[in-house]
Amino acid sequence: MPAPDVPEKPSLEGLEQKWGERWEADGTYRFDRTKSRTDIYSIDTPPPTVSGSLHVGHVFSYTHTDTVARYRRMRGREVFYPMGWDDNGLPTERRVQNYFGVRCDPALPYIASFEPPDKPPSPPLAISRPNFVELCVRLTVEDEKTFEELWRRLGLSVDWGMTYTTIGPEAQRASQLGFLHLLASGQAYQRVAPTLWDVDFQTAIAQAELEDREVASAYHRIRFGGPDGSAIEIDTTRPELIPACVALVAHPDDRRYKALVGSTARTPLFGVPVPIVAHELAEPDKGTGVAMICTFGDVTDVTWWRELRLETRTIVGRDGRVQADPPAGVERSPAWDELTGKKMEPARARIVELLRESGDLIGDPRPITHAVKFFEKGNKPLEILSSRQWFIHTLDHQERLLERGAELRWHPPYMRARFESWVNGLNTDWLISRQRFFGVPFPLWYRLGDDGSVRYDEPLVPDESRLPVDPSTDVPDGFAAEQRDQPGGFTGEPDVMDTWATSSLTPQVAGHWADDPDLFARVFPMDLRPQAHEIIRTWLFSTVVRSELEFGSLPWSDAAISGWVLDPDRKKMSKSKGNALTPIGLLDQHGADAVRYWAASGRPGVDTAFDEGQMKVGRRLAIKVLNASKFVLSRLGPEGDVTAPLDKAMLAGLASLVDEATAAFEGYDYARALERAEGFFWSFCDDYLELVKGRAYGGQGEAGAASANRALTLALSTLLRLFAPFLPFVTEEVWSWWKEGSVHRATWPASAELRGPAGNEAQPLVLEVAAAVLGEVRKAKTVAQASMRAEVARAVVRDSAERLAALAGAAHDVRDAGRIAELV
RNA sequence: GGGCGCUUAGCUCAGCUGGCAAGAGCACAUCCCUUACAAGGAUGCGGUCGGGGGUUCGAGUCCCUCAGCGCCCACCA
Repeated sequence: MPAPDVPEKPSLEGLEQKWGERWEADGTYRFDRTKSRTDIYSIDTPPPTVSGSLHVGHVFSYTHTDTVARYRRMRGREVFYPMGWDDNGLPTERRVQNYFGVRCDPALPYIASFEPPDKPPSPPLAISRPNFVELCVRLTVEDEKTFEELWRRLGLSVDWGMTYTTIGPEAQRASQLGFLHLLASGQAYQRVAPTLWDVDFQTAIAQAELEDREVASAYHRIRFGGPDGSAIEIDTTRPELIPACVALVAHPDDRRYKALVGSTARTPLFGVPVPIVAHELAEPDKGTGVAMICTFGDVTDVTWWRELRLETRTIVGRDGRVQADPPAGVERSPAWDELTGKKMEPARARIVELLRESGDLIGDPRPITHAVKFFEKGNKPLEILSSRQWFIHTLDHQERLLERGAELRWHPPYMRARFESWVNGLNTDWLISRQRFFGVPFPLWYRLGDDGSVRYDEPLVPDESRLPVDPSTDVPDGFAAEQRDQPGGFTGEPDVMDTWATSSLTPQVAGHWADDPDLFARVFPMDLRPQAHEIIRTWLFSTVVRSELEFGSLPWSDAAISGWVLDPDRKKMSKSKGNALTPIGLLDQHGADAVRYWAASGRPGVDTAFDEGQMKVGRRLAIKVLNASKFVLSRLGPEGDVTAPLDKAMLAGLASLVDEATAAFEGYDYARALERAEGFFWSFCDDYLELVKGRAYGGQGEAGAASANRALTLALSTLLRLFAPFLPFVTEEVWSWWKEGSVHRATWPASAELRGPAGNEAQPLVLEVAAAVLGEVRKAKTVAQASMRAEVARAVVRDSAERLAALAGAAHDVRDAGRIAELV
């Protein structure tokens, strides 16, 4: 072995750049695709949303995954660890609209030479979908560069040659191919049905994107006209929907209203006759016990409408305003004219005035706070509108999905409950179509009848070899471009798939399912899905659904769920809250290894407080690694057999540590592995290094020094490898002083390497007692306010016979370390 | 309303199958320039393990119950 090349004054400065460049040049983390599935460990990386910005939470969870990737790599697996960018979807769309001053009109033709104006025009310029998508790509490419720089800086061991995006051609191909398969197997279907609708984004919303928010509202007691001139009072929070009312409902057992069921009431202001019906879902305790059923005030209305076969009286348009014409059954009237064109809030305010004037409002509105459904990215309460949408069957598969959830190994295990409560709570199939632009288009056209009507029941699909296609510009087989939107011709499906319809295919996209079956077979089903807990119902669930329907298997064997980063007030840290610090600033200040140390100390699934103090501790640890390594390597003499009882004891303890850290990593508990390694390392430095120092320098002859040197290099080699997944920069630096190759491609330590030299007779007690005695000597010196170098004439140890016997094996080491002349 | 998790020193957290006379780091105090390390080292102060019951020779660890915090889910009149 060549003499170690140890710097005079080791430092952390510059290590990140130095090793970042070297790893790139050497291809240290490059994936070797010639390996077979059993030798590969594949990770389904979460693609971060590039139109946002990376915050501390990202650094936290991506570090977790990276420690696991590095561990598996050292265990000899070829790690498939690509990075993806989620550039698909609404956040990018909104940014592009503002940035370039454009809006998308899917009806417009593609212009190949299109360039956006220098300044964003007002009003925005309408452009075709392909042109719009080009602008999205142009903008996100810049974001992706910034993200990559940060990830490299943090030391993620990603293969940067395998990056994918969720809007790129491969993602489009996989999404469209997957959809065509579902269409062929009957798992995808379209239907005109009431769905939750965001009036700002003007798109349908899936159950998984809902969020309840507490909002201020009010009960309004309204008088309906009953039979024979009587009055029926109801409570409603949405009086503006009175013209959409199709029935009143009471519970069948409610004696107060039993007699009324089957008769007819009359709506106030509009005088529309509506039946009084009975249904189990009507709650006698709520309001007056009679509810107004509208088209559609809430999801219960939809249930009543469906089960009681009520009429449809739509009054709310896709833009969230009261539509121009009254629905069938409602006469145009002054009251209607007052409401038409208004958004919901003003319409409500106005109708309350009208009801007050007509005397149909009983008392004043009573303010309440109640939960209302919102699109998680939206600002207005969702409406329920009927529209044509595409769905994927999920309700039919609940049992099977629950089985898959049980089959998946969750880390931590209790996260499975979230998956199960979500699957059990499903109430609609998965709605995948969105009336948006920046997404993967459905690979569909429809035949037009001779009258120009769209034949939705006759979708035209492309041959799989044509994918990806954009039906707004591409033409279905057997048609000519001129036949677009002409009677007897065809029209393109205007909708795009929801972002989750693509994100649910990240294993297929990253693994090149649609264009590289050989690669895909080597990486799928994958080993690990790392992700955050709040997207179990979306990303994890939808990925399981797609894998089940396409392959009949789980997409991965293990799911590692990261917690959140909490600020000191215990709130989730995020950009929107304005309390997140920039990751680059933290890396500049503390260094990547230190930031990683903090991140890796957060256990799987546990929300963790943001703590710069921990980063300082991490930095101290990295510096300690440099200095302790310098000590071990700088005056390294000849190595020999491990004979000293103290050395054997240390190696035995280290062997146990290796077993423990390995077991922790096998259970995805990187935090435990780090904590144990760190604990061992500090006592190794404080006690063992001090005790062995004199002997290593030759104080007890050549054999003693040779034993010490052997033990020291074994320990250092082992500790560096144990720390490598957490502190990749400093461990690589030290490794390079005396070893060939990268520590990150070195073999994960095995306890057998240490148990051999330690021998069967190793007694951990030797180190324990020696350290305890040394500690007592230090205490005496501290109390005496003496230097640690002060000479001790005589030290007397009183302890059990067993411990005294153990001490005897290291008596000389203890005397040297404590500068004790006589040890009794 | 249902479910899951958390509650251990001032702060951030370990404590896995019950044996702990309760641990670590930070902070704090005192001391020490010691040839691996002053962006350091040594030593120390600090806790009736959220409350109340129970099981056990023994409970921070298991069971019941209550409380607080957080999250997930749930048909919003």
